[in-house]
Amino acid sequence: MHFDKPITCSKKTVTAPQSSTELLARCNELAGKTLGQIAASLGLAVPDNLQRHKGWVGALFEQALGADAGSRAEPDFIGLGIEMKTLPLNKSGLPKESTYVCTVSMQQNGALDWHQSWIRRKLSCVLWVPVEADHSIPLSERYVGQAWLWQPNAAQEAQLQRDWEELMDRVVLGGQAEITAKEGEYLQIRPKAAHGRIVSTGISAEGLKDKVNPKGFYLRPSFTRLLLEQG
DNA sequence: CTATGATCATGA
DNA sequence: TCATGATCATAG
Repeated sequence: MHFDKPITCSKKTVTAPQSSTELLARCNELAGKTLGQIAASLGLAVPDNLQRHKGWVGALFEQALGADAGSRAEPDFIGLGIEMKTLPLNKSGLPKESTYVCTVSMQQNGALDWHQSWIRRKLSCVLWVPVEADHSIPLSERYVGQAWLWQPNAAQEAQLQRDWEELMDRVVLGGQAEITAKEGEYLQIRPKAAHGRIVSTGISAEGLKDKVNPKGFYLRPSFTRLLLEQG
């Protein structure tokens, strides 16, 4: 008789990168691989589809690259101040979906300062990881592209600031419930909740008021497309 | 509920 | 076809 070696899939852990150079080097190794290959190297199973695993690709890369923020309200790579976003690409190689940035802050009665805003911080340094997302390609066979580090240039930040200030003005004046995704050139506000019955505290013209469906800031595909062409 | 990670599903 | 509005999973 002998004892079999453990057959449990050992989940591998990746330590946090110590520099942006190290992080980009890891991205270079992932570029050209499939999601299935990356998952296998980590001992992870690939779901049949993303219908009930919508954040799976993002979580896969957090683990593969050694993101250390967990679910904390911090950039994915805390020490480096870098936020990571996967960028789903359609059949034509262009961004397929909008990119969620953060929740629209409730109870912001005071001064609205873009330079102190949460969204500006989150977008100050982003690692974009392009991934095939055409649903005709099985999830495990989708290829990863070359990731790149982005910091908004003056023009890009000015555009984002304009959108943000216009939208936040309305939020603070009590118009959050009426804001639709049609507003904003590059930044938009859309529902962000488990379902439509979720409510949180919003702002009325007089002050605080509840019963509003939570909303979040998203970057339109037209914006991330520009970054893709630039990067 | 709020934060993290996003994609789904349907109407225009 | 594509954007808007709706929804899914998980941690704390």
